[in-house]
Amino acid sequence: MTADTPSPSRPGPSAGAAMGLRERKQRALRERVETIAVNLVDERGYDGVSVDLICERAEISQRTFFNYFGTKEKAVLGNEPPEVTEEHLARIVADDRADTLAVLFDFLATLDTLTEHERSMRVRRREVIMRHPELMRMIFARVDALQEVLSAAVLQRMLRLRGLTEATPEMREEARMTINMSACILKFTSEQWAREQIAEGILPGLQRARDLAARVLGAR
Amino acid sequence: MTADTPSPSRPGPSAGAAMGLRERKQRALRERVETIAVNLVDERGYDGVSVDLICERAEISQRTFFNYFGTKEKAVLGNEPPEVTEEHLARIVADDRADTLAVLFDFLATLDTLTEHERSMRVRRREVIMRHPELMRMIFARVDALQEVLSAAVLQRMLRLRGLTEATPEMREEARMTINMSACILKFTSEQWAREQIAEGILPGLQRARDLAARVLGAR
DNA sequence: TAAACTTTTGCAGTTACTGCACGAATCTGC
DNA sequence: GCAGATTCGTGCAGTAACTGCAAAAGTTTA
Repeated sequence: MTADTPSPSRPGPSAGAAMGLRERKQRALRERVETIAVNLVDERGYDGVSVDLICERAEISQRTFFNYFGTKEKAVLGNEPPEVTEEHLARIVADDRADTLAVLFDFLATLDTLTEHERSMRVRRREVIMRHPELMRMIFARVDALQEVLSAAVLQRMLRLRGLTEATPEMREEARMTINMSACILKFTSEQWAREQIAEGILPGLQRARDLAARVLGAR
Repeated sequence: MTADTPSPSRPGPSAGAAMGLRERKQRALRERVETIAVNLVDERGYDGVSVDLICERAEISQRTFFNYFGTKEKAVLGNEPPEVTEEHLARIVADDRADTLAVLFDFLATLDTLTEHERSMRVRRREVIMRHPELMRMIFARVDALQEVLSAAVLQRMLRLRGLTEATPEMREEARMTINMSACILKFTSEQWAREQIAEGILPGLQRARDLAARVLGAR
């Protein structure tokens, strides 16, 4: 699966109690570098910060940087969209509600839950992303990458709900449009979120955006 | 405005009759390089082709390549989205139809008209893009870049149609959602277009996609 | 044809990123 | 608490996209 994590094979955020010295050090380093990276980008913009500079500040070798993050972007933006797991997908497929979009919105709202460090970083990141449109662009590119996996899940869901085994072309089309619309609405809402500083969770925003979208589409 | 055109300052596609040797040569070179680039990418994929290779095949220096295209991407994909001109925007603002989405669809369908060379390249490009999802991604990234300009135009249009001078926050929101939706539908339709090989123009596809989108959004 | 102007090119440099291999740290079983 | 097995961090060398600069070659103009 070409695991993202370069060399440090961290065992997921599930780390409860005692973890070895090795892992503790790695986490510390990772957090330190991410913090430095985000702060630098806030000061100088994404292109104004080189990997070399980050490494210098963090006192690590460039090679280590790439072992940890793989790309500059990941160091700055984090490894999100937090890998969509099989479990996530299964939950989408298993949900019994008729309103697929609502199911997807719940899923999107869930994506938000991560490590301790991530939780605090996320606030900071949102600020920084808000101030730097370049970063916003990158975020959206990531959401796009999810579409394939998700539309497969939605299709399966449709099959299950209708008690069918084989998908018609129309169903495939509908599945794709469904995730297309959710991605679109998510995008709109995040933009909104960045523009104004909104405190509430993302779900109400998604629902409002959905209504607006329906209105816009319907207005012939 | 940081004109894209690197050194050859071509005077637009409006070239009617006699143009100097210089310009003729430049056009020829440009076309030759684009053709070579697209064909190579078709054979080996985007990442499988280096700028150096293209230059070697085209018998030009790397420096010249970058003078012409600025980026590898532009050589392969062309300089589209064909710069949205003031005129384009003005036409959107001036359109009297109430259905903004329809106006935008017409605009999108129009974007398709370009130079002679472009016209024949476009067919070839579409084939190649169809076979290479990486390229599709890049195309979408470009569409996203247009959003800001377009939503400003839509907002102006709304103001005009309603005989107002000042925009309310709600109107801004609506304008953004409107272009957001058209981009989304365009994206869906192009994907569709690439997936199946569709001969007809893009407009009917857009309209069909719109209906599907409305259906998906409404299904609570 | 010569002067004026543009284009092409070579060259050196920057930045992101990769593979390899060696020494150092950590972890394991004893 | 020590030795051996892993796993990490790092330096080094290399690739690929792209940029600036200034000389060389081409085109246009008078």
